[in-house]
Amino acid sequence: MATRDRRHVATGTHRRRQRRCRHLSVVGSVDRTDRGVRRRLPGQLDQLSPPAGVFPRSTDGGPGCQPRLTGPGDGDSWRPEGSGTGPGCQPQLTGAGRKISWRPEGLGTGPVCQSRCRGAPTAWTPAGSLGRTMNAPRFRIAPSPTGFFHVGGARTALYNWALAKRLGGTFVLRIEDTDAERNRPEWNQGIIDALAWIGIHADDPTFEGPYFQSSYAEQHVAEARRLFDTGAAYYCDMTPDDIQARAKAEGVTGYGGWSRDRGLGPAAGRVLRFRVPPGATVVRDLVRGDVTFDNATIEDFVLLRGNGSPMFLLANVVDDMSMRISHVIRAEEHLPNTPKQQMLWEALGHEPPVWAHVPLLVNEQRKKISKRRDKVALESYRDEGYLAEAMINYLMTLGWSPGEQEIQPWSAMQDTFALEDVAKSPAFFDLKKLAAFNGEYIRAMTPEQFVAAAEPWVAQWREAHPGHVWNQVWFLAMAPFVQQRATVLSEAPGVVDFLMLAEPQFDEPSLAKAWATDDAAEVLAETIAAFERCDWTRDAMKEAFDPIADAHGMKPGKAQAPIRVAITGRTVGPPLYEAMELLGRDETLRRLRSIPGSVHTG
RNA sequence: GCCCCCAUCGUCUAGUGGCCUAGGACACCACCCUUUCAAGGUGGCGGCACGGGUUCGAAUCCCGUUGGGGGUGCCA
Repeated sequence: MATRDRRHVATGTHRRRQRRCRHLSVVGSVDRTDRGVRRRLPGQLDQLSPPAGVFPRSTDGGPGCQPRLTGPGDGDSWRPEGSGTGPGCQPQLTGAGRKISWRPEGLGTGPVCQSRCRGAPTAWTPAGSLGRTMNAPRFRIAPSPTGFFHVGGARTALYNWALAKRLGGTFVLRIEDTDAERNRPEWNQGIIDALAWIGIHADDPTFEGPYFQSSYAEQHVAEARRLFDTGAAYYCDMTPDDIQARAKAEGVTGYGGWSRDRGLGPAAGRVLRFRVPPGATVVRDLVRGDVTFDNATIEDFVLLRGNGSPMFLLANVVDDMSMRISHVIRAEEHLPNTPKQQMLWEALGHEPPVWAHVPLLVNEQRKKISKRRDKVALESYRDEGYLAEAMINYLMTLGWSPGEQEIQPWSAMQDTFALEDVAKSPAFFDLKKLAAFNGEYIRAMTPEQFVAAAEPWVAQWREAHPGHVWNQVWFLAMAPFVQQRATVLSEAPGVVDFLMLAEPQFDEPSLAKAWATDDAAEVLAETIAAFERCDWTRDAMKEAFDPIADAHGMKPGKAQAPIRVAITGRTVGPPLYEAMELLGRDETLRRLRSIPGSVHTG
């Protein structure tokens, strides 16, 4: 039986690979190259040839250029577990959370092939690509500095990172800062910091960059010239207004290749357009299979603006080429651009990269999440107290399934992530599920880890409450209770701050509830009397209180209301006797005696 | 308008022609536990968009319909 099962699994995996290959029509080369990459994996990572050299690491530039990553600076303080670094650095897992029960050492012990080879993306075919075949795969992300890091971009980064790490490849960060309106140097550091938060560290050997697209404008223009020289591109003097007017006059839409054969040379105000060749362009996509575009439906797009500056499409392709990017993994919104880029690669004499377009992240309206409508800044989640590990884990599951157990450490996901397994349909970015993941991770921390992780928010509390002393020993003692109640770290101080405040903060609804029963005053008085003489332990307090509740014909929980409000100011909170134990008999009795009356009871 | 992509519980997904009476997770509901609230436990609700094929057999393959999304800039 067992034997049969095992064989079954093996066959299943095999069949899946075959199917993918057939589907993508890259049968032979996939496996061969694939295996080659894998074989190189163990030992030779350090022998990877350095990048072309045309793109020296930008250390010269403005304030944003220097990655500031390693020191114990503020960037580090965001790592919840404090000492840990990098992906795979997980909470201790000794906590009570049942879902997080992996054995750290047990990872990766499975058959190497099964997890490894599935994920190996198609690499270069041996023929005709200038020795690039011999190199390990090179991935990249190309965010533009917008002042925040988009969660969708974070997921894309994670997918790229997982593959780069596992395949012994390189992860290139190129900041596309060519739009003058969206280019503030200080935003570049934000990108570095955001990536570091999700475990993608600029000082990791797998990481390369950041490069800045704006530094390579000359090269973009030079490549455009080449295109013009070979006839693959031509100049055009039509303005957008001209195009519109012409289209209207002739009852057509779009530009329509008006200047194609006019033999115009470069001049101020003239744009350089790519001459889209006849035929069809097949984009070979690892997620979507072959996507065919009829070139007749693609306009001759602009390469160089009237002022001579390069457009995105051109810059993007030239940079990817120069940086020898082998795999372009990005969001699906770029799929319609891809045939144009592929034509550019070919016109420039290079074999296009492997494409993979991952599904969009959408909101409840099923539209792609955007800054305008949705909370998309990774930083905002960090600031609210989502744990990096939880965010990483959740992001990975959007469009991909890590298997039976969806709560998984990064190291496991890194080992099994495969583009072939990425879903094609858009994924809803579900805050509730993110919160659930976060809760799991919070509960999996040791109290010490939790207290350390919550420090930034405790510090905020201190600032907001001058004159009050935050008792860290008490916080640690209460930590397990807080961990069960907080879904984000920012909520943590509020769970126990009644202990730290000189007076609880009462609110009227709570007071009303405290006095809601006829017996409230009596219960309170009897409790005070009992607490004056009982041992000051949680068990003793419980023993003292339960009979009082019983005598009044109430369940302890209900009878407790005035006590709880007197101590905490609220009707909900962590276990009471434990809190009172810390508070001490004197302060507890003081609070019990000084609970305000309610307007409802007079 | 044109081009492209997508379609399994409310949501994220498993599923690769028979192991499917469609599995898991989040959410929701009920109950248990209980010192409030949580956490935890047990159970429940709930889905293959529709119509045609192909096949002994279809969630799975093909075609169409419908629905959703993305792209269509001298933005990136």
